[in-house]
Amino acid sequence: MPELPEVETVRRGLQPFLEGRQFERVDVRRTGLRWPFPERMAERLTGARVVSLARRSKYMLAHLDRGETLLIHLGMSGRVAVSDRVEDSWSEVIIDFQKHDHVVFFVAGGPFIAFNDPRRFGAMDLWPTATVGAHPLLARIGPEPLGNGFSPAVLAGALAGRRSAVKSVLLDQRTVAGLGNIYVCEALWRARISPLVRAADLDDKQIAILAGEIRSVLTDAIAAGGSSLRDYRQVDGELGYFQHDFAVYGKEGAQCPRSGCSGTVLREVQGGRSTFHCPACQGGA
DNA sequence: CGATGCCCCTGAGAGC
DNA sequence: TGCTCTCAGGGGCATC
Repeated sequence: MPELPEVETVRRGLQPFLEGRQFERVDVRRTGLRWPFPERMAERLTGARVVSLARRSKYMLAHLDRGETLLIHLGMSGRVAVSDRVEDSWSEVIIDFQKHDHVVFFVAGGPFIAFNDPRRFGAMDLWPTATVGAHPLLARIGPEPLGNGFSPAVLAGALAGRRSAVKSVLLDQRTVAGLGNIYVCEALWRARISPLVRAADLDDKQIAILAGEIRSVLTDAIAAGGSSLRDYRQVDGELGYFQHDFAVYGKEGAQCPRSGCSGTVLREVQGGRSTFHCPACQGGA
């Protein structure tokens, strides 16, 4: 579900409720999601204060005052909701949990925050803050596309020698952090590059355009609060609205929205996942 | 090493 | 109404 813009929107929504605040109580309602939760997770979180809430790729990182960082990944269907209800103390309060609420964080003097994930592809872990970048799930991830470490030259280096289709290479998190199926399709459309072309066959000019369009589509999507297709909501329950600005994703059979282009959006399968593109203005393989 | 499927899981929607 | 089938914002892992 959530790609970089959705995770960033959730992070921004949670930040005022978490930073500087303490977990008074944490209910861990199953033993794990994609993987088992870390040992004694509830105990290690209870009483901890969140120093800052950061993001790396599609992971949220809650840096705690105990030298540990809580990693949260939303998987495909993960959602985070902040309660309307606020209590001075949550210790005795009985909550009406929703189906698939797996972990619920109760903020001292604040709301509770429920992590809900029907498909359970999400994940949480605790790791020493000092070495969190070396966490096995983070260590091999590529540069943040909205950060200073990303540029046409960096992208060119990551694409060089890759014989797979550029669509597949961009989905590989080692190339660029945080892209998923939607924003890869949209960035390639904006850059007028076919998803089917080999990554290594792009020239420097195309790569420079692609790098810029990756940044622009992510920036636009964050400004719109992300894309809501099925599960995704902002933390206050509001929908994102970038799905209304999709050019090609989910638009099979529609006319290409590019001005002057009369092509039709095609869907095809690459690596087991749907790819949407306009062969008229993006070209073929 | 790189590329390709499989698989984890629930739910929504289409078709019969 | 209810069954069966397909598909879904991810990504690790086995296999070739």
